[in-house]
Amino acid sequence: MRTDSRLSRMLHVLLHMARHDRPYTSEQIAGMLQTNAVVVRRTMAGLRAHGYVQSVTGQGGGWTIACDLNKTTLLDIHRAVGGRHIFAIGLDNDNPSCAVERVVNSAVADALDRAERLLIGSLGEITLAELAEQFYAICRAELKQ
Amino acid sequence: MRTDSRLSRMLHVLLHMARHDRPYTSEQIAGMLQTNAVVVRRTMAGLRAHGYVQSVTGQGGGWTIACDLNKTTLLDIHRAVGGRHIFAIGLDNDNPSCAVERVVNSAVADALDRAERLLIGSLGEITLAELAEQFYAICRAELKQ
DNA sequence: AAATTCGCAACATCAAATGTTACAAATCGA
DNA sequence: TCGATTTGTAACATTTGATGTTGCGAATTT
Repeated sequence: MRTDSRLSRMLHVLLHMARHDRPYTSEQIAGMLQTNAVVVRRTMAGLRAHGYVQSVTGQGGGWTIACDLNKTTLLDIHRAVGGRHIFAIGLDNDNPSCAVERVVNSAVADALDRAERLLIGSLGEITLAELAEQFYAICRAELKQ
Repeated sequence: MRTDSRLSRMLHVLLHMARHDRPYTSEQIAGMLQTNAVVVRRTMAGLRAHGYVQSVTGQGGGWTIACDLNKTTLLDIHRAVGGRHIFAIGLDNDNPSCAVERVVNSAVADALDRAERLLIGSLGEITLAELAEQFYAICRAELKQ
């Protein structure tokens, strides 16, 4: 399949929403992401189901952020968008009858598991607030020039 | 796309070849992997290009292992099969004009890079000889029962 | 009532691995 | 040399899950 960019996309949107006091429509968000409003609704439905954003229908409606930036991590967003596959690499057969294959699977799965735990750990340590602060730091640096 | 199982498959084949003094035909290997002989030839062509295996055409031909098990790591095989994408997850846009998106990309890419380095490091530390030894250890344990 | 906006189903597209078919080329044995 | 075996390779089909698209109903505001 294509590479799953839902995490990056949603983080991008959430940081914009954090600096905006009115709702963004799906069309506006689709413009930010250079995609389609239906893709936005579909992906953000996962965030809404976990309470990270809210949506309102009708005129003047749209999407607003609904979570504490200090308590929401990149891992929370990753899980909310439903990303199942982290790796493009995998085992050939999860329950091999061949003992050679079981040894191979065990070694490869072990390496993959360690990398996955590191990635999950990294994502779990970064909050939306920290990303927002990085953005403000860049803005302040550019103002000084 | 589907998950890339070329590394696991080739490791499986290499360990079988290491215990076999005659060539395996692509058909025999396809039988081990429950796939098609053309898939086998295509994938193993990468290993051959790096000198890890040899192939001989014609009657009595087939594939033989041609590397030092003690010097060949899982990383060598991973690279030989041409696996480019390690992650199913990625950035939405590699060169964003939006400063918010650049902050997001930097954080996500950083987490992915660290996990990738750990995985590459793990694969580079395991030799084919070590996998073969794990297999023999299992065989010895089963004989004792 | 009209315009706006989300919700959602249904289907199309994309990308890369995997699967399949067909045939040429090389090698071995009789 | 002939025939069987086996690899080499091109061309095309299939699979899988994210992404893209169209259409229309439902909710909300004015």
